Amino acid sequence: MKYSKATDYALHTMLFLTAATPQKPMGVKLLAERQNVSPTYLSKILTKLVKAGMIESITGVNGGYRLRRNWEDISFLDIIHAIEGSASMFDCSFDHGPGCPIQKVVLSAEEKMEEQLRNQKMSDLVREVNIVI
Amino acid sequence: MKYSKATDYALHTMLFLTAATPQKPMGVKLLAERQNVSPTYLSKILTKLVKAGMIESITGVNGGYRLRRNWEDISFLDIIHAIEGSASMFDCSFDHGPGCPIQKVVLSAEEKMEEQLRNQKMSDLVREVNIVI
DNA sequence: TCAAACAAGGACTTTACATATCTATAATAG
DNA sequence: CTATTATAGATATGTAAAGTCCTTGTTTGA
Repeated sequence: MKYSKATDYALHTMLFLTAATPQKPMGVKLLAERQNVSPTYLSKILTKLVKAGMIESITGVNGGYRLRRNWEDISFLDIIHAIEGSASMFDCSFDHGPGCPIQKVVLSAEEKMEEQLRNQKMSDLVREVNIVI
Repeated sequence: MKYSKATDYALHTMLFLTAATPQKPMGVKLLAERQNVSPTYLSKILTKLVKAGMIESITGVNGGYRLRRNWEDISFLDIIHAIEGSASMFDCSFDHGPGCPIQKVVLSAEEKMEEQLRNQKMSDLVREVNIVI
């Protein structure tokens, strides 16, 4: 039960982009070097963030990735859902009447976690912490 | 990011054992049939619960698995940890100074979830719900 | 106008782990 | 002694994550 490395990369990339907040887009090559991951793999991950509307990509020379206007509202949950999907962590594979009681318990716990992740914006983190990247 | 099927089986087996609370142990064959899983595989899972001290096994004819004395205190978190391990869901694989701010956020969210799972005892669930197994 | 710099995406390989299965061993009741 | 039961090692299978390679298309600036 672990978040994937892709989620790790996505969160860190968003941290970099948010901490930088430049008009000039950052290329995937630079972002990949910082995280010690291959550029092609990272680009696949970032494309998911683009499709989720969190960042935008600029093709061509001096292109790269850049935050969109709504960047201050992006939460941890947004990023995690964009990469991991938003399905529940638990599926009862057994059939006992109307609704599995175990499922209900796990779901309520999951919601507590999501609530925390929804309330934590990446921009707050950048403000709070004296980021050492 | 999903709990494994093994966790599903473990939780349901504990539900069955708790709902039954018999002196007579239940064999793995019966427990496996109810969940439509192979007995040998389920036995490997249940051995983990034995080693975690949640249930005990009785070898030989009329043997099987049975709750231990502390059964009323067993929480969802106990069971999940016995199967999944208790490592964090997130490991920052990047090195930025003392402590990753992302890690901290995810950990705090994880703790909220664990708090819920720790407070929910399997025995409470059996009492609350009119179990239809 | 052309070459270099960039992202997107399809196809593929590799790796890792979950999910089993098979078989042998050991214990116990009757 | 035999049937029944758990334990455990070895091995197979399946599946998803992680990563690579190559092609295509777009844009800038020389």
